[in-house]
Amino acid sequence: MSKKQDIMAATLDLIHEEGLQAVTFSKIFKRANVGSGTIYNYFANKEEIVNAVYKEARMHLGEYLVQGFTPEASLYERFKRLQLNRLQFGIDFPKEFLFIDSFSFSPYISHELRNMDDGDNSREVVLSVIVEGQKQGIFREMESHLSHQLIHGIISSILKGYYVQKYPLDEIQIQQVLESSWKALLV
Amino acid sequence: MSKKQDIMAATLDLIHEEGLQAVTFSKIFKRANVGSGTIYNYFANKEEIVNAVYKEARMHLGEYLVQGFTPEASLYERFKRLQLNRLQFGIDFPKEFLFIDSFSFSPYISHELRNMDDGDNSREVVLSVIVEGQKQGIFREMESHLSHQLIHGIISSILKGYYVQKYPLDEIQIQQVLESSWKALLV
Amino acid sequence: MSKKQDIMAATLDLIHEEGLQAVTFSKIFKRANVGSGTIYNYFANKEEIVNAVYKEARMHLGEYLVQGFTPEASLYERFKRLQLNRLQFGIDFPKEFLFIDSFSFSPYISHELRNMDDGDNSREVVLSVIVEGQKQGIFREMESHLSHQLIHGIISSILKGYYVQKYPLDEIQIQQVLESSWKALLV
Amino acid sequence: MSKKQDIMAATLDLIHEEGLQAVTFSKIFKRANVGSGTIYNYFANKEEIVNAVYKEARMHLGEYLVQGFTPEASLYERFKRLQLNRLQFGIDFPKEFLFIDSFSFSPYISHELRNMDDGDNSREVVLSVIVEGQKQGIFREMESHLSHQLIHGIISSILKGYYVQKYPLDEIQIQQVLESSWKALLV
DNA sequence: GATGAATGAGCTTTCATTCAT
DNA sequence: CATGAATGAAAGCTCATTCAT
Repeated sequence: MSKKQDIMAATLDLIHEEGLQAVTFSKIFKRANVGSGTIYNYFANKEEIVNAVYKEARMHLGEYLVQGFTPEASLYERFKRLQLNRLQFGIDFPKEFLFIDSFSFSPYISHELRNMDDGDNSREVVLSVIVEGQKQGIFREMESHLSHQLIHGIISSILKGYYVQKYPLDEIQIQQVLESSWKALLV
Repeated sequence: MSKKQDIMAATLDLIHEEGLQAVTFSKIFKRANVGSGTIYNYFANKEEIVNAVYKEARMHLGEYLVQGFTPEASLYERFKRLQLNRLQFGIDFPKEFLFIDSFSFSPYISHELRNMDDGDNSREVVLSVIVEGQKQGIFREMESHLSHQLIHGIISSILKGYYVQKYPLDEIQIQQVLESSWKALLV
Repeated sequence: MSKKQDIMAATLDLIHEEGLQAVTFSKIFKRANVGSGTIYNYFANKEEIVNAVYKEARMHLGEYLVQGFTPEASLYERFKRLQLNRLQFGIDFPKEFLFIDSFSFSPYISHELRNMDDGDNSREVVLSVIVEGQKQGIFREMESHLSHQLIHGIISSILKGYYVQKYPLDEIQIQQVLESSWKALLV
Repeated sequence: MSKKQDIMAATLDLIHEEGLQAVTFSKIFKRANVGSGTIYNYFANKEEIVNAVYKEARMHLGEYLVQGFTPEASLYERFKRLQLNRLQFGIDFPKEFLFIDSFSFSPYISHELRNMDDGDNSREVVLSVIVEGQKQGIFREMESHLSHQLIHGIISSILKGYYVQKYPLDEIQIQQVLESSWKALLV
């Protein structure tokens, strides 16, 4: 792994463990096993590192969200695939997920970055499924961003409860969550 | 207002505007209009201030959640009251709400504080409504904490989208959100 | 005891326990059980307190040194009386003694205060004994201040060893020390 | 000279000039011509600097004390050599000497450090000379630490008087002092 | 006189950043 | 490229001093 990758990985780890406000350069380069000067070969300052980590995490999430998504599948199948992918990403990559979640509404992340297109155009995919469901009279008529935010919020919230071990997230709970989020949109 | 209140209010404002990592003592006592030493008459260090602000916000939320809640009302009425109160709190007190939301899963907040009882026993009230609905066969059988987290997450997420002006939150959207969160729990 | 006495006693205690550099006003008025403002009714600043404590200790020592001194006694008796008094003062008032010893050569004590006349003119008494002994051919001819410093130093040093419990100071050791200091001056 | 040495030298100078309680980091790094952060590359806090300076001074003294000491010389010669070395050290290195003297009985210096072995085993050398003299019936029977403290105290005290210019310390006075300290131990 | 909350100058300490190696 | 000793601006914090009560 390159030094740059080492630095970014160390940064993500530290943010996860101690929170951004506690992450110092000193901690980063100790954890990453690089000299203090080395960081400046790759990043001009701390904000740049955090933004780069954020960008990478968003790319990763974007790719993950549309995995196994087939436009030919039924609306229900496509909806559940998207929700499952998001949930599975959170289960498999808790550090990335929490980091994205916390910083998406933080003043620390630049505006452009917050509104970046995911690696794949996953947001559009989700929105189009919602709009299609509404057109078919299956989903209630609502501002599509409201619907999007709603089902996204269910997944986020469930994951956070899982992270602090309020409950397990096995196959059965996962199906319940997916089903609930589907129901939440129905007319 | 007492100096202590001034300090806590200034801290909450600054966290909201710039994020915790950007809040310095210098900014706090300038904003609060107190001498630098004054802070140490009330708080031993920055962490103590933040914890105190968190505690106060949680108390405020706790009281707010059970406002107008009448055990005699129908399950539907009681459910909607609780969800509406949470949503309304977020609309009326965005700084408090966002602060609680961000820090509830942050390493910065001590474990005991995270699990503190709200001023009122609001959490138990919500859980009991969920359990009652399940007993009556209205709500799907699920781990009650999962259900709780789910409907809580819907409100949080909707509020965050509202804060960044993805959509308005007028009477009509509010009713849609409440309805969706009710649907999400149905069998 | 008056507030002023309380403050001075607390200061001496604290200097003895922690050293001057660790003594703060806060510690002084907590120990003395007075309000922080009260100190300023008696002393303009910390240096004044320390100087006052020093002065008082020197007065105390001065009185003690000439106790039981009778000009009619033999040279040997008078010499031993003076040396014994100094030693006994150190044994009975370790805090005062150590404080005087440390600060007599410290930049903290003002020059006039260092050279103050003791309450009684004890220094002159000691010097006159030395000069008399030299005139009688009993003591070696030496600069009298050198002799004075020499026998004073023996007592100081012995006391410091005693304070850190290198050895006991009972009647037998005391007599040995007095005898040694007498011998040190002989021709 | 290394930065570390610069810092320690500046600290010793400042303690000598103004006393420990007046020594601030700001003064140290101005005097030592280093950046404020540099100090923390070598010492965790001020106490560590002072302890390091103390240790170094003690090592220096320890080496100095046994210079030119030859076990084959007569008891008298050996005794005078040790006393002369101590006196000469004080004359040549007044800052080191005074610092050691003040702090050897101060609460600021850690217990282990106070009882450290000097660079050379100078303390044992002095004690063995004392014990040998007592065995030969030349020195009076006394607790050896008492004797040690006594002759050590003579030198210290004489030096302090010299530092404040009570008297000169030329060859003649030096011989008188050495002779006196020898006499002080005789039967 | 006595008090102690409030103050801010000045201290200690941290940490992002530089630069010679 | 990689390093880490050195830096100093800015942060956290202490504490002598003031002043309204």
